[in-house]
Amino acid sequence: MTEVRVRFPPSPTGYLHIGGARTALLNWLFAKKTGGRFILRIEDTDAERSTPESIQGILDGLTWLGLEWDEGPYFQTEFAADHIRAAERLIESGHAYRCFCTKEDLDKKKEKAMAAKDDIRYDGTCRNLSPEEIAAMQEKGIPSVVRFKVPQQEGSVAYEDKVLGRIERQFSDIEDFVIVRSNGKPLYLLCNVVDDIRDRITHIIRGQDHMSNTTRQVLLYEALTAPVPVFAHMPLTLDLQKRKISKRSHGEIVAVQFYRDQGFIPWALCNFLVLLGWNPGTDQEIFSREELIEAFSLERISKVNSVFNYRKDDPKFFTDPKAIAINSHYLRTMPIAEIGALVKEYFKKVGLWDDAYEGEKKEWFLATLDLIRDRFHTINDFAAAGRAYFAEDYTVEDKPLQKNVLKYPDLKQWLPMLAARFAELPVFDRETAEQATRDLAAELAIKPGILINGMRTLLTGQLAGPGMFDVLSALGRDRVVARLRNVERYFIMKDKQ
RNA sequence: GUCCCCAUCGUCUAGUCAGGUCCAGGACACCGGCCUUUCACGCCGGCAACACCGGUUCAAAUCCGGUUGGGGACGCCA
Repeated sequence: MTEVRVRFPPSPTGYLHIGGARTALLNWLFAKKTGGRFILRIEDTDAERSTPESIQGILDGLTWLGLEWDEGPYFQTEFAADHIRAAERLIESGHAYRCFCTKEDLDKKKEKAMAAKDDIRYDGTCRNLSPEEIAAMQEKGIPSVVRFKVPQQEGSVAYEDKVLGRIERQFSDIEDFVIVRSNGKPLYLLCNVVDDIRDRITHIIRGQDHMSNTTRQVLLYEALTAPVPVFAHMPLTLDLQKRKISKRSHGEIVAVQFYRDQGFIPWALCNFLVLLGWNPGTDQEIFSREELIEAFSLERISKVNSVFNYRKDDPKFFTDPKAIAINSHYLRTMPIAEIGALVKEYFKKVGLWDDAYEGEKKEWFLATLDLIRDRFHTINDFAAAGRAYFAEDYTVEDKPLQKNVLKYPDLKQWLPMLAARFAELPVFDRETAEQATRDLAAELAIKPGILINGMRTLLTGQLAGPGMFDVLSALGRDRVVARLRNVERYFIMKDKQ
């Protein structure tokens, strides 16, 4: 059996978007599953729109996702000679011809056909020019494109799609498509096939938006006497309005980089993406890499387009809720050391990192992450909602401040009293702190909840959080005492307003 | 307009090929309850779908035909 070879061929005209990432992921999975090779090829023949930044963005995106490639990146422009040679071969073998029609003429004809609700395809004007006519035109310096000569007889092209089944298209429904521009540069349809033949690609897994390309490309494979690879067209990802998601109309929300910036766990994003149009046939939805590779098969790719459930300006969900749910799941179930590594990377970026977190404070650091992670959805939350554990410049949110602190002016005295008791404790831990808190509440004849919730607000800035006495021991006596003594400033701030 | 693809809860989907075990299962979201000093986690429960019409059959989400709806492509872009 020949080795499976698949490829991901992005055009570097923007960032890597989640549709592209999903395509890459499925190809990567198939390669892993079959012991094949995953090839990265940058299709940069569109010189005007290709940029180095975009190439780097794609490489970074794939690397971040953990979709390592086995070969490449190859650059399509480096194989221009192959593409031109192939075009010449097709002309020589009678599978293609030069067309001297001008763009203007063609446009005019198309407009007319549109108006008349007629067929808008190329009418074949140059299909049967004699060698003499061609020579004469070329001598006069009239520019020409190269068109593929689609068989004119009755019949059809067909192939067996791994997900869609047999796909067939009549020759008469395909126009003589252009394969080389008038400036001599070959087009995608041809380059792509030539590259796939050279790279010995065995399976082409791509979106259904390529289906009409596929029938034309099958014709190209046959004309170039190359074996036709296996095709698998995956469903598209649409937005709530059922439109194809694109960077142009949806912006950053479809960029892999966005999820990285938001604090997603790379594999969690992959896990979410693979479920858009694929499922294992069981109830399992969370997969380790190994499990997913094991479970994956082309046959279980769905035929139905899926909707990326993202509501713009939804205050509660910044992206598809299921994506967030999957990310949260990983966040609270992954080994804490792995979370620690991700938090480290992020903390370094936002200036919250302390080398002691890998030295004498390592145990504390990981235990604290473990304590607070249940409520979080992304890695970034550790520096936002979880900021009070790692820095002094955390903000106290207004809602809990109103509800738990300002509502009880006596806390101005009570909390410093509590701080004093904490300071005098021989040992400061969960048990002794709780005892001290409850004792004070009893003496003051108030509900412990008033002290507890007031403390929570002041110490963490948050309305919600882990058990209060776990928080106290995580924060440590010094910070607790100092912050509690500072309660007055919040009342002063309030008075000023 | 032409060609191609598709059609199950709000969303992701199982079930369709081999019709009965499906008055349709799971997940997310939502709602309620338990737990909790708070919030979350967790657990328990609830809401919620076979696009429509015909046909085949003892029996159809499943097979066939049509209708409707949605998507994609129709570039000297990739």
